[in-house]
Amino acid sequence: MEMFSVRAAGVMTGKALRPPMREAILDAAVTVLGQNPGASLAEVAARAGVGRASLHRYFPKRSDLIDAVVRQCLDETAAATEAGVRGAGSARETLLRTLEAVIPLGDRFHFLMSVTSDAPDVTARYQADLEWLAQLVDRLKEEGVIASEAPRAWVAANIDAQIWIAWTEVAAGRLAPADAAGLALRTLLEGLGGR
Amino acid sequence: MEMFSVRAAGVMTGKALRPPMREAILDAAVTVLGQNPGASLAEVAARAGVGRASLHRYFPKRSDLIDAVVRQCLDETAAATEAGVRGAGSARETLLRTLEAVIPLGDRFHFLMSVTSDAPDVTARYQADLEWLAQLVDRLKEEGVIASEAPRAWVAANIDAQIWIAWTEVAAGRLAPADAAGLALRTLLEGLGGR
DNA sequence: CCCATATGAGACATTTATGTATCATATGGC
DNA sequence: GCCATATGATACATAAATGTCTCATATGGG
Repeated sequence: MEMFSVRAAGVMTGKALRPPMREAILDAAVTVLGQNPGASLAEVAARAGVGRASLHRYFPKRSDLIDAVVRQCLDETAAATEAGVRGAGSARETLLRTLEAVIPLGDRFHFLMSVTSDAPDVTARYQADLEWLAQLVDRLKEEGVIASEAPRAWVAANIDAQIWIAWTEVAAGRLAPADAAGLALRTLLEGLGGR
Repeated sequence: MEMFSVRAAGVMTGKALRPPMREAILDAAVTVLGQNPGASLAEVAARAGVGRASLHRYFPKRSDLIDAVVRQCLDETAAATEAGVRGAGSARETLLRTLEAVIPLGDRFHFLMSVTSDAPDVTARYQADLEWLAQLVDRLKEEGVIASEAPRAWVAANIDAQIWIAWTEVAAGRLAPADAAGLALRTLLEGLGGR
């Protein structure tokens, strides 16, 4: 969970090694508000190991914090996807790389689904992400990877669902992280039928 | 949405034709709290067309309302499943009938996923439902409908996901209700692969 | 028609979360 | 060692939701 928290912290100084406070608060918010969107700011501050007053210095209003977390989750998801997809040839490979990149960010994903932000730039980016996914679906159909009769929204919803399920199973310790994306892709394309 | 709201109301009297107030409050709570678990009781009362004080007469505390809604959702889901499954022969048929029965109750399903109750009887029933589903999965594997290698939790999560997706698509008007269960079953067993 | 009951409206106290301000202290750079 | 800055703790004001109570009224049964 804290795997990526210390990135770029104390790199030159060799000292504190603690992520800047703002980062700590955002990390805590993803976890706490992801599990319970109605949690109080006191809970977030406590989880971050920070005074409630300090939290208000960085995020004067609750909505400021929410918006910042949403933006960061979108950033992280976009960055991971972009990096993972780079150089992918086929649409099928793009899908697999996307699954590999996004499944470990499941808590971000969860947060984005359970919280709503009405900041205009946020909704615009949501739209852009949906559009990107829709185009990927179209490419998958052109390649014959996805049945052309499958409704676009149905396919997109199933991709999201596989991401969610895979992360849940990994987080619960019932699935090895290395197996997650492959299993998700197989389930998506071939289903769970036997024989 | 209000399809089932008037059941058993005014059957003998032929008068009011309005469901008892308690029912109206529970219906409103499913909708309002399902969309926003943090909604105020004033919003629930308003949606139910009822005074806030009256709501408190039926449900003295917020948690009482939550628990009652959860119980009703569990009741409705269980009743629909039971009725739908009755007489089903194969496990595959049981699964299809379950999907047909539960998908229209998607808002109940949604509520159960977005709200937590710590009432002991509720958690016990959750466990029982999970157990029932797990046994169905085992039967499906015995019949060869589901691949025997598929992890039980993975299969169960996918069944839940198909219910959720199907209801969402039906509610959004992108899928005909009559097609929902079939498409969900097909996706679950055969996936979305082309060619 | 009369009465018991249920309801809605409003007032009220209490609680909880939020947002602001102040002050003492620690920390890190100089 | 000194100082600027950031932080934590605390107090405070405000807002919102919750839960309780009272009272007027409507409704339905007798």
